[in-house]
Formats: sequence, C-alpha cells, structure tokens
Amino acid sequence: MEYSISKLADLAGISTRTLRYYHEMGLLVPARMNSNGYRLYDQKQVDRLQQILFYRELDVDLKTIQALLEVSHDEIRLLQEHKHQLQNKKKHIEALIATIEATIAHVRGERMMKDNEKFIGFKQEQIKANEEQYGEEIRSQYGHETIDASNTQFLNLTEKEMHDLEILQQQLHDTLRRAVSTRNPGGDLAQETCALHQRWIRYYWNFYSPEAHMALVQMYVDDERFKAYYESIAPGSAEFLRDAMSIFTNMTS
Amino acid sequence: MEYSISKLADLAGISTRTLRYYHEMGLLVPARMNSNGYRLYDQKQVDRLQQILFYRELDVDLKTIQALLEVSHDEIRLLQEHKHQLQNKKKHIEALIATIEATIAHVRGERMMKDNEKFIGFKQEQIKANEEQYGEEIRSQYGHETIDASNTQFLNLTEKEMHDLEILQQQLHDTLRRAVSTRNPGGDLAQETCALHQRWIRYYWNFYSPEAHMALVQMYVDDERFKAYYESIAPGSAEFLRDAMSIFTNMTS
DNA sequence: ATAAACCTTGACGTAACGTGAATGTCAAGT
DNA sequence: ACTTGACATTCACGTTACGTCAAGGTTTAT
Repeated sequence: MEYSISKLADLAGISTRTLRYYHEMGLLVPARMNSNGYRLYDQKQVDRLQQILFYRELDVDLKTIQALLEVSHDEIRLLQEHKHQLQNKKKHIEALIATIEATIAHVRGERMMKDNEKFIGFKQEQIKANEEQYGEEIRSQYGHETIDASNTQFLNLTEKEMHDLEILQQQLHDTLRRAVSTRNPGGDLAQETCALHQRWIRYYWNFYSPEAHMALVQMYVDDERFKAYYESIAPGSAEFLRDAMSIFTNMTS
Repeated sequence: MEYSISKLADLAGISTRTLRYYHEMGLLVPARMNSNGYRLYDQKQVDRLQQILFYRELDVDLKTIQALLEVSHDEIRLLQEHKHQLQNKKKHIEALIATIEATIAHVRGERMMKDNEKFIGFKQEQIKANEEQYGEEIRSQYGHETIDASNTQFLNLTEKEMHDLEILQQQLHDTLRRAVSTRNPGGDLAQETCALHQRWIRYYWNFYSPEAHMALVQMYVDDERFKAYYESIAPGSAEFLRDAMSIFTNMTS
C-alpha cells in the first residue's frame, strides 16, 4: 500500500513539513517520486517512521537517529531497545511523581526537604542517559577517521566545509605524527594536536563535552580497530593522544 | 539561603545560559542583583524553578509556562496538577510500550496489525493534550481584549508591534460593530471581522488552529465575562462572531 | 600578586520545524 | 471544456530555546 505525504502525515500524527524535512536530510526517503513530483511512501517507510518516532519520543536528536538507523536494521532488536528505554523513562516519571509527593509533604510541613531533592528526576538526566546510551554506539561507528563522501549528507556539509574537514584531518595527522616524536604529551605540539582533534570532533558531535572526548580517545587505545589505525599514523600515537588529551582537558581518568 | 547562578544551575541540572534566558524573558527573575551585577536567587526562585521544570517535563512551551505561573500561585494545587499530568504521561508511555509489543508480535507473524496501530501513543497527542489542558486555562486569562501594558513583556512586543496591536484591536471592534448591524455572518464585513480576529489571536497563540479559534469564540458566548464584554461592543456580537467564525473556518460545532 | 574559577553582556549559530507565498496537479461537478 | 476545491511542490523567512564563544570584570585560594 502506498501513501501520499498527507496520508502518511495523518497516519503518524505529524506534519507534511516534517516529512519533507526528513526527506531533505535523508532520514526518511520516499519509496519513489511520482512523475508529477509527488512523494509516495510504502510499507518500509511506515516502519522506519515508527522507529524514528520512538527515538524522538526518547528525545534523541535527528542526526543521532539517522546514525542509529544506519547501524542496525534489525527491527525486532530496535523495538526491544526502544521498549527498554521507555521502561527507563517510565521509572523516571515515577521518580518525578515521588518528588512531587515529597514536595507537597514539605510544603505542608510534614517532612523536611533539601533544595537538591526538589530536582530529582528531571529531564536533564534523560539527555545525559541518551548521550551515554546512544553516544557510545555512534562513536564506535563514526568516531573513526575513515569518513567517506557518502557521509557528507549525514553531516550536512557544504563543499567548502567538506574540503575544510579534509584539510583539518590531514593537518591533524601531520601534527600528531610530529608530536609523537617529541614524546611530550604536554608539549606545545601535542596540545596543538588535541585542539585540532577537538575541532575535528565537533564536526560530528552535536553536544561536545571533555568527558566524551576523553572517552573517545580512551576507546582509540582499547579498541583494536582504532588502535591499529593510529599505529598506521605513528607507532604509539593512540596512547600518546590519550595522554595528551588528559592534559588538554585537565582530566585524569 | 542564596544561590549564585552556577549554584542554582548545578542544583537543578540546567545551564547558566538557561537561567539567563529565563531572566531575560521574565520567567525566573533573580531575588536580587549584587553590587557587582551578579544574579542571586533565593528560596522563592528555587521553588518557582521546580514548577518551571515540571511544566517543561510535560513539553509545555515557556511562554505558556509563564502565563500559567501568573494564573495561580497556589503551590500545592500546581504540584497536584503536575502529578496528575505526569500520571497521564506515564499511561501514554505504557501505551507506547504496548505498541512496541504489538509491533514485535506483528513482525514475528504472531498477530495482524494495521499501519495506523503502529502510531498509537506518540507525542503529538501529548502536545494536543497540552493545548487542550493548558490552552483553555490561558484563554480564560488572556483571550480577553483587556490586555494592558504590563503584559507586553509576556508577549515580547516591540513598541511598534504594541502600537499595531492597539490599531488592530480598534479596527476589530469597529468592524465587528458594523458587521453586526448587517445581520449577515457570511457577509464580507463579517468575514473581514473574522480575519481581523484571527490576526489578533495570533499575537497571543504560538500554535494557531481553527478548532482552537472556534473554541475561543464559543467561549465568548458561553462565559458571562466575555459575553458581557461583547455586549458592550454591540448587542449580540458574541453570537454573531461565533456564527461568522463558523463560516470563516468552514466548521460547524 | 597570581591564577583559576566565577560572573557579566553581546552576539552568532543551531535544531526542528511552522508558516506563508507562489504555483502546479488532480478529481469531481457543472 | 471549464471551474473549483483539495492536494502537491519548492522556496524562504521566522520561531523557540537555548549552545557556544568572545571580551572583559570579580572573587577566591594559594
């Protein structure tokens, strides 16, 4: 069964504008375009839209959703994961309700309550949970330098930006190679490498944090795929970058 | 106990940028500003921030939150209402989980499922629920023409826009008065009145819908406060506007 | 005294659309 | 065949709620 754009929008309870936007960004591409330029969607798109809406329900941003849907096409596994996350979200709402009850009791003078207890359960923790849960999965897939042209749509880069990214990547490799030979993770060259790496990472991450960055470079050391890649740049450069980042971010793991 | 901006942000798990933004829009004004220009918040702001975050959790937009917090200062009543809404949200998540389970069973071939069942429970219904639950409350407070200067901050209007709004309102009253005397809700003058009313409403509503507009003009008829107000413009003008809007929106209630 | 942490304002940018303009296409009715 | 209303397209501007950065002032701890 085929759906026009308004039919699918009505079915899913979203706007046609949303569907056009999802098409434009490559998140939900119609099954085909009619000869008159009209979008037509079929069963595969219905199912994919359902997945998208589950992720949206869990406050996952669209770029992340797109990446996640590239990582796995196992529908049952995805659905079970959504279920698990929704059960977590349910618990989080229960925590909020408990906070309300505690606050009411406090207002009535029935119990004491410290100010920090008043904010237990709010959404910021959900966003952090997303970052942890989904960020790790994305990093394992896209934190790798072998980004090819097919991913430019994902990153929504202009030609110029893509070119800039290539230059930056080349610069990063050159600088890292030279920095490794200094054997000084705290030196100027090493710290410049870190700054370049940070700039590079920001092309991929919507929400940067030093912690996440540190986790990534630690993964370069721990994961054989990345370790091998960095060995090919310069021997020992994964560990070197990890050590340099530790200083750059002023963090020790 | 007083909190600096970062202390309060950390306490609540939000950013200092968010707190500055809330100050700027008047949603959460610090208790005082220090001599050095630093913001200081006290207990009242802590409690108000908690209320704001509960509304945010329920996907209520900030302008609506601001309006709601002007309507009622009864903390216990607000908390009980949040609780009620969160319990609804919990049910909605349970519905989503049921949708997942049904979809999994469908994929496995264990049961039949129509496409429309795949979208049961998604968030758009929550947004509609907000519109109904909170919109009505806002309308009863702000859908009234007696907007005074103290509300311009709420609407975030420039001087020019405020002036335009006054002109529009005057024009609306004049046109309505003349339209009523035609006794023709479908006539040009009546339909012009509706267009003016729609333009006027859009100053207040972030998300316009003909249904909501119809509900509002119906309320003008049903609610004595508004009815009396419209009688003072021209006798019978509340019903007239309701009838004219029915034609303008192509809806019959 | 110094460095780091904290604060301010100003301003640009982002994500995910909502809205409207202008125009083409389709289907049903006259 | 023509008309009208519903449906579709692209283009483009605007909105909301911040994230991020720059530039510079203030406070705190060493």
